[in-house]
Amino acid sequence: MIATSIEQIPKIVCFDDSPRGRLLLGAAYLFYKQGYDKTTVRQLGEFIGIQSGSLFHHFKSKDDILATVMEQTIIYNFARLKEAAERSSDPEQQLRDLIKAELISITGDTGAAMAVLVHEWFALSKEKQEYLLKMRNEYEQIWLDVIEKLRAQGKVKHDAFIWRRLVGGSISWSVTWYRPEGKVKVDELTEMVWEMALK
Amino acid sequence: MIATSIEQIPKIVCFDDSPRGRLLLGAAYLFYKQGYDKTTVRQLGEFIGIQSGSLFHHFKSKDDILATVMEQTIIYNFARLKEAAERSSDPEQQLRDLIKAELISITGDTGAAMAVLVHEWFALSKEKQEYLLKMRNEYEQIWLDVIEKLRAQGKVKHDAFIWRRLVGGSISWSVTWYRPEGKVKVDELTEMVWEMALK
Amino acid sequence: MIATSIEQIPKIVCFDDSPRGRLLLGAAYLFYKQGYDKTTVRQLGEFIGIQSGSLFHHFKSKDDILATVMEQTIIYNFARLKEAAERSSDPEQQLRDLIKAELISITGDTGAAMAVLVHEWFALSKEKQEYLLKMRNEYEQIWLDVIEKLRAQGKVKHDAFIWRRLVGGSISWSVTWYRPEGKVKVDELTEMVWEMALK
Amino acid sequence: MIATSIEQIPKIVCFDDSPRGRLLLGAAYLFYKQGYDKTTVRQLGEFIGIQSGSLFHHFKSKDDILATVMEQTIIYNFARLKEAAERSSDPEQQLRDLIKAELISITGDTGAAMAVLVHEWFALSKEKQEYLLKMRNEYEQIWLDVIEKLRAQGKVKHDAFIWRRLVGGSISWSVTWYRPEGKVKVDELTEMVWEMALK
DNA sequence: AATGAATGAGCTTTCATTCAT
DNA sequence: CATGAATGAAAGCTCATTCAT
Repeated sequence: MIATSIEQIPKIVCFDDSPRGRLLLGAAYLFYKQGYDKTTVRQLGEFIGIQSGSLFHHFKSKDDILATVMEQTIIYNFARLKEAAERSSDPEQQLRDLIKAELISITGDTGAAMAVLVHEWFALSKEKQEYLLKMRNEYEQIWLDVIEKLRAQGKVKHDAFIWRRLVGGSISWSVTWYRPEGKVKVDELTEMVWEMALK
Repeated sequence: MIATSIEQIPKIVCFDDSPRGRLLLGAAYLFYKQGYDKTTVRQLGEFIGIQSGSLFHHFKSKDDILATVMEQTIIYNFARLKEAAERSSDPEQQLRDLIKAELISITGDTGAAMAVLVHEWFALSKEKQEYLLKMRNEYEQIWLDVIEKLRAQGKVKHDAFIWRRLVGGSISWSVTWYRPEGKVKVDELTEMVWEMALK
Repeated sequence: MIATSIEQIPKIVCFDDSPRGRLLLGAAYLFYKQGYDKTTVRQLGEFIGIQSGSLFHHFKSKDDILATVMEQTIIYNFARLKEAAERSSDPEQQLRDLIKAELISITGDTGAAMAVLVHEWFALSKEKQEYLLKMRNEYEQIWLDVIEKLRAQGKVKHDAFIWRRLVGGSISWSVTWYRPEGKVKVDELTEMVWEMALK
Repeated sequence: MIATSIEQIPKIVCFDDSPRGRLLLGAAYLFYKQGYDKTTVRQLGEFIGIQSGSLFHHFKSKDDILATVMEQTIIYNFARLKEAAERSSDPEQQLRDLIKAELISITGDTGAAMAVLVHEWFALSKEKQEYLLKMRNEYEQIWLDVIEKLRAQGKVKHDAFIWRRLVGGSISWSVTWYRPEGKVKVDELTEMVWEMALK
């Protein structure tokens, strides 16, 4: 582990500066660095500077904390994706904007939270999974709408769903290897993914 | 959960029919379905039909079981990849074979074990990670060798490492959505990935 | 549980309509329905419509609430028993009146509070037990005085203390089975107990 | 509290000498002396000389321990009551034997366990209550059969169910006051209850 | 090899109580 | 008087691991 207290870690834009927001920020960080199961509520309390018992004033259970981290992450990145889709009306440019937006979600400020969303999905209770899945579907719909336009123009030949999975895989996988401080910039990566997807 | 005993689940080719192999098979299945942390040694014992205490005659620790599942999976799929690479000397065809081999690893007979390899990597102790990482690197080297040949021919323009990550992401991500019993066959998927990667 | 707020439950005559009285009424109800240990101060606060922290402006501790419920119940039913004893000077009739008074305490308006007195006695701190035991003894003395008169007349043969225990057991036990809305009325039950005790 | 370890307390005939039986014996004692809620699993472990975690090898939950104490107590005392009922064919004598048997259950070797059965009934989960209630009904049936015979002979005038409740109350209540080492012997008490019930 | 009881540290969660506002 | 966030001790329970048999 690197940081030992919440002061030392970068803010995540999804979470505000309230006690509750700080709690979620700390949770996202620890779940990201150590995994959900390996992070104890005692550790989390210590990390953000309260007693472990006090966590349960803000959230009903540990599972509830995880779900809220994920929920806020989805909400925020849904808004970001939507905004990206509306920035242009040319589907090729829209696609480029979606790719970049999603890469930023994963490699940028919300990266830790997105990693948690990906890695800890199965740690979530079944009911919470179902609820978040609905939000996830709205998110995916933005992608599918753009892809269908590209297909109508003959620029995408394959099944939209599968095509999205392949491109999404490339992007999501970056969570496992991309380092923002490395030599490859997000714009370059965006270009690479865009070329692969469309050429 | 679906199966309640080891008789009901498909064999995985990595694991032989010895008591030890059955144990690994059961572990791979349960770790896949429930996650490593959520699977207790007692459950595992029950699943394969022995007392939980007896597991420790075969393996030093639960972590050791996970590491062995992963190790055998890597060894087996390394051999499969190597064989695929040697099937042709044309880099384009080699690439196609590698893609297909890796898709089979993930979606076919070793799918559950590969999913464990991907999802439970961080559940593994640091030392074991290091050890398996070396094997992983040998595996990756097969890919990189082929990509470098394609680059020499001008068919790949970008950095080999990053290019491999993007293609690998598309393939690995299929663990989250591909169903062998669905309508898309591995050969079609291979073709889609291959086109995306090379055109 | 049946009621979810204090408005829905029958008043108990021991407790007045002040905030404090309402608190005791709610406590008696919840302690009766759920038991003392299973009732949390948060539940109690919610039930009577204040924050749990505010309870401690009225009572020093949860134990103190229980003790006060019991104390007021004893005081009230002591007065009722005394009044019953003074209604006649014939010991046989006095006995009948005592039996009826005690049955009313247990099955009537103070039933819930009496049930708490019986069932949660051991939940009470030792010091409070001691204090209430003194009041209990005064209550018992009323019974013993009447019984001694009956013994002097030869109508009771056995040891007064034990005889009272047996009769008291019959009466107290009604807390476990008697339902006021059932077909047996208190007067009939009084008669049955009286006959058993004296014939 | 009096005893601090299981060696110092009297055996209860319901529970054998296995680890499991010792556990139940200790539980009965502590639940009796302190109440179920106030007895912690750690205390119980210490009392019988094992780690608190080890309790859960023998029983699924604390609730399960309580239920088992009660179940074995009911089974044992059911057998005792049955035997008592079969000792004579004269209903008056049968009644005397039932009274004595029940008094022995409550004041004798199984006294602590019977007290738990009475006092902690509501601490039990609803499902377990239901299950034990069925056994309780069989027990009560033995009483009702004898009472009906007495009614047929004109020796009991009132409703059998209520009559049993009154007599049962006298007997059960002895749990709150009777001390075997006191000057009143069970035979005397039996006679007193019998007279009260039948004369 | 296998058993199964026992360990003991550690887990999440509960909850009466406090106290600054 | 009331609030409600925070406390902190303690609760029931879990579980990988050990070991005498």
